[in-house]
Amino acid sequence: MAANIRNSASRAPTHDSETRTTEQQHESLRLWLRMLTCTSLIETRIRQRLQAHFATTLPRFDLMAQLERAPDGLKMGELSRRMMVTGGNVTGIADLLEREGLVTRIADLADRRASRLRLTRLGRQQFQRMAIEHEQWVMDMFTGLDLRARAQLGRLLERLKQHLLHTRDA
Amino acid sequence: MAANIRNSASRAPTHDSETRTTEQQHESLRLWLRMLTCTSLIETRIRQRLQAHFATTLPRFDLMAQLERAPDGLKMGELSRRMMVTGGNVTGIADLLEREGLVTRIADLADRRASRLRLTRLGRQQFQRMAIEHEQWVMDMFTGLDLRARAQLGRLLERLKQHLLHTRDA
DNA sequence: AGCAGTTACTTGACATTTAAAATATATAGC
DNA sequence: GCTATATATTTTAAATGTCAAGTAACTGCT
Repeated sequence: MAANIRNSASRAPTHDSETRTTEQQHESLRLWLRMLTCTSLIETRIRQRLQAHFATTLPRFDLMAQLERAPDGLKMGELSRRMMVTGGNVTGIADLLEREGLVTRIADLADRRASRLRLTRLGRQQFQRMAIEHEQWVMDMFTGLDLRARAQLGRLLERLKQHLLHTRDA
Repeated sequence: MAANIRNSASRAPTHDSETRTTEQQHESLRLWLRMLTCTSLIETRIRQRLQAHFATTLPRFDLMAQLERAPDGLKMGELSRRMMVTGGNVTGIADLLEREGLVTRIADLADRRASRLRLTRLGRQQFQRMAIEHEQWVMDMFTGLDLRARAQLGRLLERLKQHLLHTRDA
């Protein structure tokens, strides 16, 4: 890759000449791995507890959580985008939840290709029970950081997220 | 759940009486979702690029990355722990990479139950090529944060990681 | 030495996920 | 209206992942 200086002029606006590229790389790589470790640890625990306490899985919980905030339901594509997984995956999870009576597919009035997914009454009830415990778990896992540290972490992650969203995917 | 005060006396040492539990919950939940979003965005991009540029996958890359830093190879269990996946999974990925000639299994001298996995010459070559681009990708994705912000994020994540590692999994 | 319990790895069954092909419907341009 | 192209979803195949059971070898105790 070895970016040409002319082409990379728009980047690295603050600390240009001094910084060794390889150091930046290793630093960023360490940062990334640390973030991945934290995420994996938290995710694994949530997964295990959802299984142990409610005999369900994280993707199912996630899908229901998305629906819970959308009274009119969501189209499959919208769900796929929000859950950041492929469409085929959403289809599979939705099938399962539908068979268990927790969600229903509703024909979209405006677009006959699309179907909307909505929580059933049972689904809403079941989700409520899970959501309460789930929030407690998450809260406990973040008590390692005090209020100030959490606020700071939140700001940094928001900045990172915005950068990622506004950067091409190439 | 509704923790009894007597039982939870060891937790929340800093900010006890004033803080509303529900606010903490929502705050932590937002933080967690934000972190998950960042991780997913980065992971998805790396995955897609590994596929497009090198016709390989993240787990394969990850396994090879672990081995690259261990000239004497690693035992399967050690790999499993470092990659944070189950043993059976490591066996599968190792089988695949072995069939492609990128890694070899070597009998462990000290323990005849164990086998060590090591990169072959081809594997080392192939990994080197990938690693260079990979680091560049990661670096680019973190340029949204300046050096100071990255250092701060690193410290916060390290604290969080330590808390998670030193907390029981119940 | 010999036995019990533990540890290292593999195997097999099954669930989840992705990428890509297939299907059905919309939309735009003519 | 027709046709080409794009979009929404489902389907399929391969890879990845978990869990539990099986095999082999190590460790410690008597």
